[in-house]
Amino acid sequence: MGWESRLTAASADIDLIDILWRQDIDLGAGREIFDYSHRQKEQDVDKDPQDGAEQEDTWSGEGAEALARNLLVDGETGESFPAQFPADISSITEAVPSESEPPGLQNNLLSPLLTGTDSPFDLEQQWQDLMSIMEMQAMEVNTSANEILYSTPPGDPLSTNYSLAPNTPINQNVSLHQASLGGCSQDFSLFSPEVESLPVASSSTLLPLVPSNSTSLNSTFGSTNLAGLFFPPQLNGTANDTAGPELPDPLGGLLDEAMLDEISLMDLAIEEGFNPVQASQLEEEFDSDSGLSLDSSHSPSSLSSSEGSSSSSSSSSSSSSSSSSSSSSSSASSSFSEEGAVGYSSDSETLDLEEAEGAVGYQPEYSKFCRMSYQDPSQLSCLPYLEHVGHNHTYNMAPSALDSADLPPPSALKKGSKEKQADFLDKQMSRDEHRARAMKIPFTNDKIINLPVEEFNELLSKYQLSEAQLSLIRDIRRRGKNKMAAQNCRKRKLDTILNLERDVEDLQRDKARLLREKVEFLRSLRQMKQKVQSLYQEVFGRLRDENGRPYSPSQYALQYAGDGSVLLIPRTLADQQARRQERKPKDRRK
DNA sequence: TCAACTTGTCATATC
DNA sequence: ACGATATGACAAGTT
Repeated sequence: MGWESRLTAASADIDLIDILWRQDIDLGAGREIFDYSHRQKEQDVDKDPQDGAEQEDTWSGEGAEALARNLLVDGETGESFPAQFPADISSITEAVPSESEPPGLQNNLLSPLLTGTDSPFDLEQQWQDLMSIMEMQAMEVNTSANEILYSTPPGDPLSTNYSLAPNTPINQNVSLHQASLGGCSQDFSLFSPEVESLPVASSSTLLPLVPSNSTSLNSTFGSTNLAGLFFPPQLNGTANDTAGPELPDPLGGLLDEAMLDEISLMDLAIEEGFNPVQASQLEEEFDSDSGLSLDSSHSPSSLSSSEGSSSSSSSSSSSSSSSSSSSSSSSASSSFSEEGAVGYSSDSETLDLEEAEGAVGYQPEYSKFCRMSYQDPSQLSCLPYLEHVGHNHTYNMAPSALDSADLPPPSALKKGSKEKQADFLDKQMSRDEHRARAMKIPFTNDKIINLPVEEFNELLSKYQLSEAQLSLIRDIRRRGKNKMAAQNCRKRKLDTILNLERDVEDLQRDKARLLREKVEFLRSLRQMKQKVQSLYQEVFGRLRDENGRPYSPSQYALQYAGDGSVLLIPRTLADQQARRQERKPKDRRK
């Protein structure tokens, strides 16, 4: 019947799932984009044609290499995760389906039987969502699983146990009206504890019913037909003739084993696949925030605030990124370590454990930033040992002088060294600084850039400046501010990327957790289905026709009525209903 | 030599 | 309207 088509649909579904998995994997890739190359040597070359000066800054960010290493480590961590994912995925997709229930066991069909009988079965409804995803997968895998489970070596009791024992005559003439639950129906509760606790030995007297055809199971069970669970619609005549030992017990054992194997497989796959995730679960405890919210929003605000406050002080402490800028201010010395001094406070606050451990590619940014600040002579204060230069209003030269002085031993200084220093200072200066000096601007670029508007205008009013000078000053201010803005903007962008990356990891972690939960649900579901199966067999096996003979499972099936009662109906009718009910969910899916 | 990366700058948009 | 800031795009320099 729909066996093949359903199988096809199942494989299509599995393909779809695999594709989705791969997409997730892809999300984790591309980490290398965060692997910024780190320069050991920082240079600031000014090739302004006007000045022709060229400066080289040999100062390198402290620990830049170490930071770079950390970044790589972090990057590797990120890469390893997705890299391991694919293998796990395949194993998961394989394991999960095999773990799932037999094809015929559709959850929605269990309900009628279970309704009002056993509260634990109410969970069925909650599982449906989860199960729906795996349904198709389960069908396919279960087919094979059932083949394994039910196809037993010749002579094996299981192979023939779904039919009545050969010595059990089948009354073909039993009508639905004649059929009844008999005496047992009076005091027999499908799910009464007594029944559940029935000793296995007692089941030997019951009909050993095991489906040999998984497809039929699927279709029949879908119709709230109990028999469909365990009886194929069309029973093999020969099979009917063969005697079968009691099924429930051996079958249950097989199911349990298979189930546990599948589950353990899946668990293993999950654990392996999400190993990095689990490793970071400790971090998860600290990271209550899902990280879904990008912190970029707060960063700009902090930037503006810091800039605004900083500017109040006369020169330097202007914090803007450079805060450090305050080469002229004594207080600026601390700015290097204080990232907050930077206009863009990045998200040091949001850095989680991994970043706190210094494994994040974020820190290189700090060094880079310092370097950037250093490139701007006005921001030399990021170097604590240059702090004393702060009040030197010829700051353009001071840092370089200091820096150059550090290079050779003081005793080695000769007459020519001063010239060399001057050259070096020139090289240290930015283009705008050279221009400012060429135009004889009477104040520092730092002030030009970092003073608030009011103070800036006040400063301009104190001097008699030509149009060219004023224009240059305005350009310097504009460029200086924009430079810092660009630096902050880039940091923000990087933060956003890192946050997104973290979000992806969080989502992958959630995904792994949900998969684990699903495995647990499937495990419980299978156990319950086993119970239902054994109960069905018990009930059916106790039924007797008017002649006191048991009913043939090939001819009759139990079916639940809407009111919770159980009816014995001809199998043909049960199959029809099963088919009818099977179409409904399919249509719904479309 | 070339590609990738960094940084400063400009133009423009947004606040 | 103006100034400050944000950001995309580009160019030049660096690795």
